[in-house]
Amino acid sequence: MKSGEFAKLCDTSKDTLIHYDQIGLVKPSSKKANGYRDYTMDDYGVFVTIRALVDAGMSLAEIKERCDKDDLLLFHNTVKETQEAILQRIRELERSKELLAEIARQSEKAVQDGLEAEGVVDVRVKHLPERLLLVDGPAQVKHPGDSFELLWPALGKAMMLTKSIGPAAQLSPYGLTANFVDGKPLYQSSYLLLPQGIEIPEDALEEVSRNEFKIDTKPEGDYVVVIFNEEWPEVGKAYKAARRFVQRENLILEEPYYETASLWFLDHGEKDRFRCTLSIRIAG
Amino acid sequence: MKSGEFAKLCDTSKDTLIHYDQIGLVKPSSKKANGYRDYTMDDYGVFVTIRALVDAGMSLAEIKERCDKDDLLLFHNTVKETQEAILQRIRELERSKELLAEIARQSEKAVQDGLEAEGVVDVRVKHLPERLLLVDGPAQVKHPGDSFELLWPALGKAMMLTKSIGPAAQLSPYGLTANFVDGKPLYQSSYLLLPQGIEIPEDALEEVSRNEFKIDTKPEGDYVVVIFNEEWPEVGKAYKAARRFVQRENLILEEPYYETASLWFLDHGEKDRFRCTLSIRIAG
DNA sequence: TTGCTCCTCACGTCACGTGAGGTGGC
DNA sequence: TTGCTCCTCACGTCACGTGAGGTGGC
Repeated sequence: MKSGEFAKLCDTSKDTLIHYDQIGLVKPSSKKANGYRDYTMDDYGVFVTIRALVDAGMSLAEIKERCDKDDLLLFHNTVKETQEAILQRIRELERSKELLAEIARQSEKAVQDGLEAEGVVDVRVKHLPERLLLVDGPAQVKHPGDSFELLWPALGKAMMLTKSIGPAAQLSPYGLTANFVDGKPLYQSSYLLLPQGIEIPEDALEEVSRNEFKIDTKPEGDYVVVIFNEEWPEVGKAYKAARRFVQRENLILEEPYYETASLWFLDHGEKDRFRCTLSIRIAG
Repeated sequence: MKSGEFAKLCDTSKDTLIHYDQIGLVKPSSKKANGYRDYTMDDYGVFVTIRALVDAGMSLAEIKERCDKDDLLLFHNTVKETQEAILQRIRELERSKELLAEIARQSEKAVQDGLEAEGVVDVRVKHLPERLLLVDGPAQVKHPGDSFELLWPALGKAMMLTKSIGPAAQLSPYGLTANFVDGKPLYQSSYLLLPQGIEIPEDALEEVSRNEFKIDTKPEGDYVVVIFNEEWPEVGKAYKAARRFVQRENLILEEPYYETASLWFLDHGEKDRFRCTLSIRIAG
């Protein structure tokens, strides 16, 4: 079988086959008189085997080392070890899959919210489901525009905790709860908004309390929701927009305000951007 | 958070972080006065996102291209496409996992059979389960040592068919059925010995008959089994060993003999080696 | 002759890894 | 001072990919 044909059978490129030939990993069983590589069934078995080992993360040199020696026991042990490695890799990919699903959910929401626009993008009443919050002690910042650096240590610890909670949790948006005092927001605590419907494993719960964090609940209910996209120090506008809306509609609010950063992992490099969703529960 | 600490959180190396910084993919949010990189929660979200895209097979340049632009829709579409790619990759790895399991089974068997020894390694009676064979027409070789090249075209077709049967089937050992005529084996047909307990999907069955192959059964029962490891032309010794055993034990045999290559994908480069298992059914 | 596939050599590239030589914090 | 981690720069490496220039088969 010629190299092109064989490459198709193997779902690979001719270049790869030539490379494997050059380093002596898969040599075609014979060469034709004109110098063409002539691959056979045997070569296919070798190729398929090597690919499985490559998928398990083994280097070509190592594969050559371990399979060329005609040492059956070494080969057998190699295969045994490798199976575990491939399972590990599958688990990693499944984490990535869940991560991407969560990113897709968040970016879809951002697109729908119209977060490309600037300023106070939207104000409306929305029914929101119950959400779990991973909460630190009192917030280290008090007002919009305060040095954000004060928040990092707590959030840094929090992000370690999300690793044990689950893949999607690693992308939990962070936020601050606030009361409205003297005409402006006064922050109370910082939190990570865990993915909707997540179940927290037992060992993660233990880690949370060991690190002196706690899990709070943002209750289900009707909320006034403000979509905001501007610099952080200006976020007071969102609070004011919420209050104007409330007065017009004659609603009664139940503090705190939840100020949650949206798609924060995309805002990198755009320091003058702060996408967030402000939500506050309507009483009764 | 310093680079080493951050690298551990990200399950990666400091080198990788430095590389990502250099190409501008993940820049630490700030640098300390002494030049140390200072990573934050934001950077973690970016890193985690990028890793998921890398896992999906995207190049770093492409990721930079698609995520740096602050184009929410482009980003959202990227994530959507990527999810499919990651599922594809998981399916590939699952194929590789099954392949490795099959290799492990075969090499374990070879180790147990003592296939490292040379010549006629073992002769004994064994109860063998039913096995399916993927069979071509009449064998293109008649006697041990005949030009094996005549077999490749049929086996080449057969190996394409195994792709649709399943991952483990791709490693099916090939073999020949034989009768014993004039004191030596006479080959009848060539086959692939499909993995034990495999179910052949409907569409694979169609492909098999479209290509004028067929599925035969090697019946369950007691077999005289000879383990052989020498050059192919010498395989007649295995047949004779089987017949001697049979005469001594006063058994009656039911042809054909099944001469099945063992771990053929390891014999590459060792042309004077032919590991095989000869089995013939005991009548009654 | 055309269109296709094959070959070898040499160099490019992508995603890092690996020193070399030097600095910062307890 | 010791042991640790951090920095930049430059070069190495692994697994291919990409031409360049030429050949083989219908």
